[in-house]
Amino acid sequence: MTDALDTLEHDNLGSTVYHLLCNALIQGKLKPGERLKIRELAARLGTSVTPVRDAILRLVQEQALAMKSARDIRVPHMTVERYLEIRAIRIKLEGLAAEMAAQNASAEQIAQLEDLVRQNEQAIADGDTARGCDLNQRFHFALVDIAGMPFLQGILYRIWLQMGPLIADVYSAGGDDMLDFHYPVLAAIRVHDGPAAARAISDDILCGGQVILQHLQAATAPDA
Amino acid sequence: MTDALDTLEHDNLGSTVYHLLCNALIQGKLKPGERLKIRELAARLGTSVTPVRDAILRLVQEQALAMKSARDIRVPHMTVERYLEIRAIRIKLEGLAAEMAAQNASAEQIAQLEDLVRQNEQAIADGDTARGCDLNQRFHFALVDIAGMPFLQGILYRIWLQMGPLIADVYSAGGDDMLDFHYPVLAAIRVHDGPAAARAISDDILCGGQVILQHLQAATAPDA
DNA sequence: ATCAAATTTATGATGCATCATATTTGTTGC
DNA sequence: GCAACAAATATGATGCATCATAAATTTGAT
Repeated sequence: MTDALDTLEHDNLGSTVYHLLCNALIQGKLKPGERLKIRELAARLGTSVTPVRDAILRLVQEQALAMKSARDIRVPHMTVERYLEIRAIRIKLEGLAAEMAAQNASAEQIAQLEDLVRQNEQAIADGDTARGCDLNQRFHFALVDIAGMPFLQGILYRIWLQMGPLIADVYSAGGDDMLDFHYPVLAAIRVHDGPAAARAISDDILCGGQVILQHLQAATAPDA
Repeated sequence: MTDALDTLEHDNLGSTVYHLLCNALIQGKLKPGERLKIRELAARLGTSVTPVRDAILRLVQEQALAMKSARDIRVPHMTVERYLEIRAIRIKLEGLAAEMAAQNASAEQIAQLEDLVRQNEQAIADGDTARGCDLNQRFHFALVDIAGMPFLQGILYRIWLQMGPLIADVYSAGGDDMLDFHYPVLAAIRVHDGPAAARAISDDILCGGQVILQHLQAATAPDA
């Protein structure tokens, strides 16, 4: 998943740090509001500030980090408006990915998707929420991968970068029902029904994200 | 248009150089295949290499520039596959933007769109292809702006960054009929018909881009 | 004259020193 | 004790020196 963006990208230290921070964000290891300091990170990683600065500036550019003032770099808080906008974009783009995936999927690729769902069932049975979250995300990325749209993959990767801290925040307490909506997606792909796959992904994003939206609204309203 | 990305972005020299290069790309001042050198640019702009490096690395990340090898930074060539993928994405995203724009547009905003179209007519009458290209692009961005989706705006800006060098290349010789498809868009927005606006934008992207696709296929096939 | 090895040059990567400034802390006068 | 000013500190921005290496050029042997 990490190599979604650097398919042909020259690998320098800055890129390494960038992907490190990406993973940290996606896996929710960085909490919303948390502050990052270039020198501190550089010391922690054993590099100079230059590569860390490279990485952080990149993340700021794609709004995965926010630079409130010149010295204040933080993991941004998600707002309801922003979430709704991202949701609308995801429905369009992941719908496109699902549609193309349904058209293209080989038997082997379908088997891989089934395997992801099976592992996810196991994770839920084990009560391993973190693993469930990770597998949920992997399912979504597997679709783009099967769709064979590398540019789209990059866009979606950056979008998920925004949602990482939020999702980890929300699903740390319950929310194991997000797997349910993957079954219709899988069914549509098995019969190569593109439009049905797109509709199913849309349902997944809308219904599965309901918990997140409620959490956001709850956190926003009684604030202050 | 330049501020599409830096709404809340801290402005440092690197960002300035970045936007400079963005404009150069979008306006087709950098040709596909052209090589960029950090030191040379730094000298030309009168800065040190650091901000230029910042800017170039950002552009490489979003694939607006390509780093073939460690010292070989170039404006990438568009391929047919890539163009088709981007076209599919644009139809979804600009369709969404047009739909929301149709819902939201105030009378004043509609007047602004009409003004853009009028200026475009004038540019065509004057035979000013460059200005026509610019106004075409501004129309598309005005839609996203009216839609009120800042995140989407960023994504689309980066997509247009990819198309800049190509479009300038193609439209330097003819191709003035791209305005025709803006009238149905405008008509749909006037009556706040979202789905019709989305369909009209889809037509615009498909038909208006036909010339580009032909140019690409012609350039690819008898290559070698 | 040709080709290969060696040397030079070009260029991005990295580290780091310095600067400017925002933030914090401490001091002093009321 | 509190407030306002001042010193100290923290931190990102910028410039630049140096390194590693790929590309280009020269040189010399055959």
